[in-house]
Amino acid sequence: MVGAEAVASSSGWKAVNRSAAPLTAPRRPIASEELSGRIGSALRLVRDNLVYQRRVVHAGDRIYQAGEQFGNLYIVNSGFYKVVTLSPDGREQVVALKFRGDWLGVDGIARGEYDSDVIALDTGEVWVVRYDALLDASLSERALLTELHQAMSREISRDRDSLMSLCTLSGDARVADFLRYWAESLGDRGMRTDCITLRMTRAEIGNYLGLTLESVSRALSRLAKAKVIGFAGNGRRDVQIPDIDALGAFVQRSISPAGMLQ
Amino acid sequence: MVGAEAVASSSGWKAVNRSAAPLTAPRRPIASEELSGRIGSALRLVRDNLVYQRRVVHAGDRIYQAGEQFGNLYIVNSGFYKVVTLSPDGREQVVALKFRGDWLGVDGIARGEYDSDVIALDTGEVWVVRYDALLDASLSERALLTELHQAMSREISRDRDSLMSLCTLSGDARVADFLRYWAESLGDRGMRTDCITLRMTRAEIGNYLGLTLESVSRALSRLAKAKVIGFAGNGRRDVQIPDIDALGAFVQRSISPAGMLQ
DNA sequence: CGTTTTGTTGACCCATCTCAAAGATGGTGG
DNA sequence: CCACCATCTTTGAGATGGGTCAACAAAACG
Repeated sequence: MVGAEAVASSSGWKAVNRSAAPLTAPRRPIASEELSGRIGSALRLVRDNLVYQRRVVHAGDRIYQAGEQFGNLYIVNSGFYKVVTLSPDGREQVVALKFRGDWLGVDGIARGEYDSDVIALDTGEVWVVRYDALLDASLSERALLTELHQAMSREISRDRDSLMSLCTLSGDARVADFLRYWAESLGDRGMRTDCITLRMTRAEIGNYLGLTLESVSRALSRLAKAKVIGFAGNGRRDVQIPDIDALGAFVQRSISPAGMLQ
Repeated sequence: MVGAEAVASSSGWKAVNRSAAPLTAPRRPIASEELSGRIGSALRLVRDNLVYQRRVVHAGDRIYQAGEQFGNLYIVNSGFYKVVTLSPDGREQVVALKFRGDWLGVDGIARGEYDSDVIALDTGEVWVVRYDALLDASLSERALLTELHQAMSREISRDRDSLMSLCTLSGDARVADFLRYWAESLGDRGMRTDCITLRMTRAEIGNYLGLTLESVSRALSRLAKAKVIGFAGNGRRDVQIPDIDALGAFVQRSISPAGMLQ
């Protein structure tokens, strides 16, 4: 338990496992919390094999920024994050959503600078790891390398799924599929799925799904009318999903020719 | 030059650098051809550090298939390839196009089986590498690992660009941007960009861009009418691109409010 | 509280899809 | 070499999903 609860340094940074020189030789860190059960192996592997920093963030905080020099990878311990890219001509695009166990920053590996912004959607904590240190450590612990590769591979597959949604589904179905995926992911990581809180505005969701905010709003209304989702009393940002499969069924229905009715 | 031009084994496989036991210990291969200039470092690194097989493929051949057990990565030496995913309910989606220097198969790392099909669009050659062998070799030659990571990182960034096109551009602009990207990529790898051959049907292009084949056809007609592209005499699959920047300008014009005219 | 941001809903319009017909293209076998 | 066929491409006309504009309701915020 030595040095587990480290001193908080400036601006929301907590150094874990550092004594004098932070972020140098890979010494075994000792983190104490509840990392039990079958939580993302990424977190466990990093905790057990790497020097890392814990950084607490709040809604709106930027984890990194497009153009910034690459050097760190981040593992999400808690909180929700959006990944946003900006085209040269000013188009802004939400390209991914991240939460517990996800890696952030791999887009920076290719060119040596990040090419997206990552912004916290609520309060949370990310673990900061130096890419170099990760590579070094992976020499002695191959599982670490495997984990990174799997994470990147998963991200590629996920992006392709998004592409398929965009290309093949109607607006309503995209919203339904979005909720389905979101709930499913939460479930995979041991969180509640029957009542989820959308951390984004309709505009942000629409941006992510290639729809206008009005279309998102209408889609949600229709899903509610079809009893596929429900709205909790509190605002319209909490969505009740009594049955995830019903969302999938809705998507299917909207694909097959005779869908829509009932 | 020993064993460089290896015996062709059954069904289009050429083993490079194998003598008795193929694909085992990483022995130094000796490949003789023209790998010069600033061609994809992937090819050079693999050639110099790994045991690999060369596989010649023809239009329509499948490199690997969704569901197949993962084990190999592939580096494209020549030819063009489409990556296709199939959803459980039967939707088919072209999610990427690949050519010289690109890696194939990284989508298989996450789950231990590939989750896409890769299909050759014409005659070409891919180099087959065992993922395990690559990891082993990367212990002694870190550049190999760096190359793999950069390739995956690039793929993630590219997928995000596609997402942005899908979400923010009109149909015509998506087609223009597609041609622009295609030509630019060819240029990056030292190929001609002023007259490119589309290896896909309108239907395939449309599938990739989230458009119907009719919309693609109309978009191409309009681009030709606007003199942004031209059609070579030979069929309508050869597209002349006198000026790549003109394509970019077309995209810009279709974004800004007062676009379209002239 | 007022002020600002976010969400909902309606009416209208347009880009893209759908359906349909006809022209190219390319391959195959006689 | 040509006739034939399957596939691909182009183009038109009409239908429609989702965008746009606008008004208002509901939260969030200080």
